[in-house]
Amino acid sequence: MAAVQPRGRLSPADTRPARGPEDDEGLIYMQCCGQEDVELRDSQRGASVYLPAGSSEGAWPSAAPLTCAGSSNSFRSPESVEMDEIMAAMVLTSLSCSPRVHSPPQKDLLPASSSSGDMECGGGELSDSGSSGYWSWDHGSASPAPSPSVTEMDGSLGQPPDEGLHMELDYEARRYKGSGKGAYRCLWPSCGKVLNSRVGMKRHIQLHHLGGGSEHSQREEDFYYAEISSEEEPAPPSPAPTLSIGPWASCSSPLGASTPGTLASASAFSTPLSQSAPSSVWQIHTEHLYQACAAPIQVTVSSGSSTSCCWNPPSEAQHKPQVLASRSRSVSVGEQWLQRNSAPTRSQTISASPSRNHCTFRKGRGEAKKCRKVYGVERRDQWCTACRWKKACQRFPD
DNA sequence: GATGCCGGGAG
DNA sequence: CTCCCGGCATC
Repeated sequence: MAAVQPRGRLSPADTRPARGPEDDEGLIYMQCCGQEDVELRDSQRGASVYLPAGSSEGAWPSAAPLTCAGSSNSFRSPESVEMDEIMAAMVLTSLSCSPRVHSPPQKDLLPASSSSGDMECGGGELSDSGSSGYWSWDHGSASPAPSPSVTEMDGSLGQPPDEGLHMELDYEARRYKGSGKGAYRCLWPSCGKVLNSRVGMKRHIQLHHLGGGSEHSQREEDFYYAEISSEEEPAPPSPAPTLSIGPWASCSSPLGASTPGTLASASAFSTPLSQSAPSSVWQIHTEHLYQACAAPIQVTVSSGSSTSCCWNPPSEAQHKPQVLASRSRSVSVGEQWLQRNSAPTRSQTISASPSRNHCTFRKGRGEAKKCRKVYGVERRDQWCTACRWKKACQRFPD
């Protein structure tokens, strides 16, 4: 299992240094161009049909690929210039088609928000996009998370404009797979870079997506890439719901979800996440056993039916009594995970305090006798630890 | 009022 | 991390 430790609470200190609004734009620009240039030359030296421009690295600052192509034109053959133009057009098209592609630069360029700390890429950026749930998990923050995934590109899926990107990603993935090495794919939106070393991938994420700051924990980087196993198919274009998408899709939706396509895209990008995310869930399960006895079971079973109430906006929740009735720990755990990993989101899109308003349910008192009842207050030392700490009873779970 | 436990603080 | 408790929801 990947050593993904999803529990790190992201405090404001983890926030990437807010970049200045405009002046820094130039900076990113240039960095990107330089890099782009290198990539271009590399790839053109090696393979003749590699589709480089703006797909792996360049897709994020919106105009970077175009400019890059232009800036280095003088050194290229007419074919490559033409190729660049084609690619530039494709990238432009894809940029205009996929709202979230704009998110990273947006996030980077935004000054630190006063409302919620403007932290995690996951939540923040995706909320910013204003079109869909963050992921994440991101993820937003969460999250973050989680986090944005490459499926969005693979899939925006099925749309012609993204085909080029898709092909390139697959090509890269296949290239690494073919070489018999493990491959790691960057899940950052519109990146999708594939590297064959974990370290390299982490470095890539840190440098290019996390702002290069050393203050980011390794855990955080772990969230932005996924290992491409040898039998793994390249992310399928059709966002068919999988067993594992339940909590991710459902929890992510609320954060931005008001458009019809939201659920689809949420499940779309949750697919690759599910490669790493479930392990996180299990870890939560083991580490917070006393809080999450039922969590993993429900997590893995929920296949799209309304099992989770987490993402239902309050107004919607009242129309789903059965959901409320079945509220359970698993929801809280997923929520906790989200809050810790991706959560601090921009709250404009939803209510002022998402954690409190739409996700926090107090479990009704169960029938099970708890330690307090069984042993009484006078024998408190015989209570389970959780009861002693005024947490959910571990010994007599509901 | 008693109980269960979330959220958060202290160390 | 462990340990504890304020405060809230529920009974």
